Amino acid sequence: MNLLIVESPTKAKTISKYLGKDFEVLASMGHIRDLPKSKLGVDVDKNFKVDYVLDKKKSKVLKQIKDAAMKADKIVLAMDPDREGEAIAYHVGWYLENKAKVKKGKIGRASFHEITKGAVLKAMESKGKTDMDLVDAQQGRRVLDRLVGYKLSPLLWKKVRRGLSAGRVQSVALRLICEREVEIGKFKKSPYFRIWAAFGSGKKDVFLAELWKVDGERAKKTGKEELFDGKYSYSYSLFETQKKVDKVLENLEEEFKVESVTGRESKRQPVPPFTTSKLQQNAARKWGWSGKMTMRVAQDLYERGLITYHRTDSMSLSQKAIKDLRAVVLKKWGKEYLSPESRQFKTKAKSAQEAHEAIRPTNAGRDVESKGLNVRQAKLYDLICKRALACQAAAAVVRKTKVSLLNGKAEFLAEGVQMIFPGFLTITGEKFEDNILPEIKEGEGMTSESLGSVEHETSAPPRYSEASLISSLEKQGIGRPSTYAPIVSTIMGRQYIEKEEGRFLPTSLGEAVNEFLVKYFEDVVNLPFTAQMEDSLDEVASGKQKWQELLTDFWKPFSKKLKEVEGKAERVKIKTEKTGDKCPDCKKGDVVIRVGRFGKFKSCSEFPDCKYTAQFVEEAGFDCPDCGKEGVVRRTRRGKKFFGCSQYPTCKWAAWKRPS
DNA sequence: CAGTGAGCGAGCTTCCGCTTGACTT
Repeated sequence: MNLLIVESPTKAKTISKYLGKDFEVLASMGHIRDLPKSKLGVDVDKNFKVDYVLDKKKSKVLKQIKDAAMKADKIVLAMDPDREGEAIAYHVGWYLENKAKVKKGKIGRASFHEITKGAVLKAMESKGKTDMDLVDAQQGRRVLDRLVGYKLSPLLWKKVRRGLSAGRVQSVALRLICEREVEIGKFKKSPYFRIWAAFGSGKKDVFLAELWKVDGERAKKTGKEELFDGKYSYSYSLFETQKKVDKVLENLEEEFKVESVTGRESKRQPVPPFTTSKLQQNAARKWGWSGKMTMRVAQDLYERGLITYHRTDSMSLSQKAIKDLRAVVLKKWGKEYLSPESRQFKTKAKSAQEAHEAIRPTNAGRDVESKGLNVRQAKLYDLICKRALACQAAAAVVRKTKVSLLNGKAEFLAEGVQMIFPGFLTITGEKFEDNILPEIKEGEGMTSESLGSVEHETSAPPRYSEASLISSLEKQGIGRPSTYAPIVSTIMGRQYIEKEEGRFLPTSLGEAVNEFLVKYFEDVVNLPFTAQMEDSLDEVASGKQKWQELLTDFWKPFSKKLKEVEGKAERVKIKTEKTGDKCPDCKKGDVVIRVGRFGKFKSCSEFPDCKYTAQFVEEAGFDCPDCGKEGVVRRTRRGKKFFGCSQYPTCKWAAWKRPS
């Protein structure tokens, strides 16, 4: 009997089908051994000697593994071929040798990039050893995160408030949100104008042209905003004041001359199949799902064997998957809709680990109608399927027409787009709006029906949504697919940020923590820090540097700074917000809003002399169904909204949904 | 699901990344 160990039970189930009766396949359920939670667990004076402990929650799993290992002739560790996977393999190996008394020679390491029969059987033939350089890179990452988190957090307890936290990832996420808020605060709206000419009358032949060049001056881009999947929207303008607009309009005639008409066909290529972060972003944009919700539904689909692994940063597809997807496109939509050449996608992010494939259906041609999926599961599955199929479909072909019209010294431009061939858009069902220009000939004279300007205002950059925050972090290589959703929960749970209309803004506590960290630890709480760490970890993984050296380089200046700040930094004052009311208890102080462990609450500005406290409530615009008094919006400890009665605790009515 | 803030100073809080399951609405 042989034993094979992987991380996930679903993966175990799949593999056991391929390996047959000679193999028992078990799952470790992720990491089984880690630094202790209750103390640092790293001796910085003894070359970063680490003190690992077995995870108590995994004792049941470990016993199972131990029992199976005693009986097994051969044991294969088949965790993911990436940094974390290698570390899990190493720790499970350590456990087998030291706790289950398995002889080292019996343990081997195998890895496969895809879970197919062929790949699994092939991996069984060539058994390697754990790559200790890669394990060391993981240890370096782990210990660095521990040092940052377990040294900065206590400093916050001392200088800001007890129970707070800081870390390489969460503190950068908080910083992004805080800095965006500052940007928005500083932003001053400015007007700009666009000048348009309308041609044609009735419903037929109506089109608009925009002034984009006058007296040799060209319109400039005034704004750029990322929409999604790398698509941007731009705004252009020439005119900042009404005066300038009036002057231009004054000199314009109704008569135009068509200077040129140019047309060209352009192709629009489909986007790559989903990674975790892109899946979360799309579900958020389309249906307003949280990252947590998306992952939960994806997990259901994964466990039912309908999709590949849902925590991945890879955009690549196995050769077999590409073949299958193409076959389905061909069968369902025909040859014309198939991309002439198969497409493979490479992940650009430097931090990508590429242990898995992109998220795709395991069988694109499968009919899932009979699978008993609920509405959410069906929706997400459909989205994943369409995106994967579309990436092997033909490009959409669009014809773009540009008409340049002269009016004295002014040049107007009309742009038309027309779908020639929808290609992959047919599969994804994305809408495309044609804007077809009428037949226009060069040299032709045209009379405008109306000529005028429209006033616009520049807008401040938007607050981060969960999707845009994760997207920004991912671009900088901060966080991993398995942690994107928890990052948001962490900083929300700490009351560092709150959500308003689906977007994040910092609380006064979040601002205080961020200001403190940026003031004293700018070099840790910044975007390039993780990128530099990744570069060093690559050196460790390729055997060019020892992980302890990496940590020494970090620890020397960091520990010096810690001491310095511990001694000199003042305790941070957290800002309060006045409500405008006087304190009903002492009649002297003002009622202010503070941010506590459980969110906002009202108290007296004279605290600790006056102990007045009251609930901070959001009016919800309904009456309590039980007592008829005013209903309020409240939040659970974890920030989830619920509805309650303003008379609590006298009236205990509460519900998740707003009563109608 | 319903508490809070500071400081007395018992003992405690805290990181990131890999997993799922046991709890709710």
